[in-house]
Amino acid sequence: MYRINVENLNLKQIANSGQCFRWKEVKSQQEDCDYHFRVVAFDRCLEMWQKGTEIELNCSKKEWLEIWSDYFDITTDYKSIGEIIKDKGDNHLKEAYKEGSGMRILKQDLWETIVSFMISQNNNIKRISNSVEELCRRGGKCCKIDLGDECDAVEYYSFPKPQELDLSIFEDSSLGLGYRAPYLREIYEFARNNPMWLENLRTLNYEEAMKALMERKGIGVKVANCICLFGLHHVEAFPIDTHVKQLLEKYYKEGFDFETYNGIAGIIQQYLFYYELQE
DNA sequence: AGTCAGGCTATTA
DNA sequence: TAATAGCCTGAC
Repeated sequence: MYRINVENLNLKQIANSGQCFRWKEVKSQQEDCDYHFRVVAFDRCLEMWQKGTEIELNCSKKEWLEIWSDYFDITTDYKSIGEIIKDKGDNHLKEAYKEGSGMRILKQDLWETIVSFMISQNNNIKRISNSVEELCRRGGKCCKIDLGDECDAVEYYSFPKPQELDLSIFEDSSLGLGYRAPYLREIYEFARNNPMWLENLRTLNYEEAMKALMERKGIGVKVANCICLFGLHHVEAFPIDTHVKQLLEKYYKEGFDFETYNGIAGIIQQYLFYYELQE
């Protein structure tokens, strides 16, 4: 067990921000707890209990420092971004920030992010999560963790890497991928045959990464932006999905002030997106 | 029944 | 270059 206390970190806001598909809220037995989530990432499973700004984690200090602190983007100063919003932001964004100041851009596994957001196109959260979970169940490694005497052991599946997946699973329709299945099959095959492609992606800047990603079938502007933002941590990326498109038309008819948020537009987008979905 | 859901590809004009 | 049909599928 390890305990952290950081500002601008709210598990519920992150879980409902659309950037992650393998977070699950757990019905907590503990009364003294606001939220309890379980996430599978990096071939691991992490339990998190939040009460106020205190978060308890079922990992060691070492594991927090080596894996999860980076995942939670602990080095980015979200408080100062909040100051920029309070200082120069429009009223709508200020309201959004009030509701979602615990938002963070997770630094998720690149491969998982690519595949997940390819599945997300023209799709809804429930179906996306189901498809991702089924893909992991059928293609990932099975692991068990023991949470202690009072709980049953938790079983979870890792996200299948390019070289460990049997591509024939894309042939039937059991993953619910629909017309996306061929795209997924192709990118799995491509990544397997070009192992340096992923590694090289990490070295590219935002524009270069967008270009490289969109060369793949099934990745357009929106999906590429999501991958840049959530998998490569290019926080200048500003994905425009149907919700963001609608909110831009609703609140920013005269145009959105990208200039002020140059370099951090993706973080701003998350505040707006989350707020829009809370309405 | 039609529409929509965190879009993309391929085809038109 | 810009606009649009068609696409898997399940929920509402």
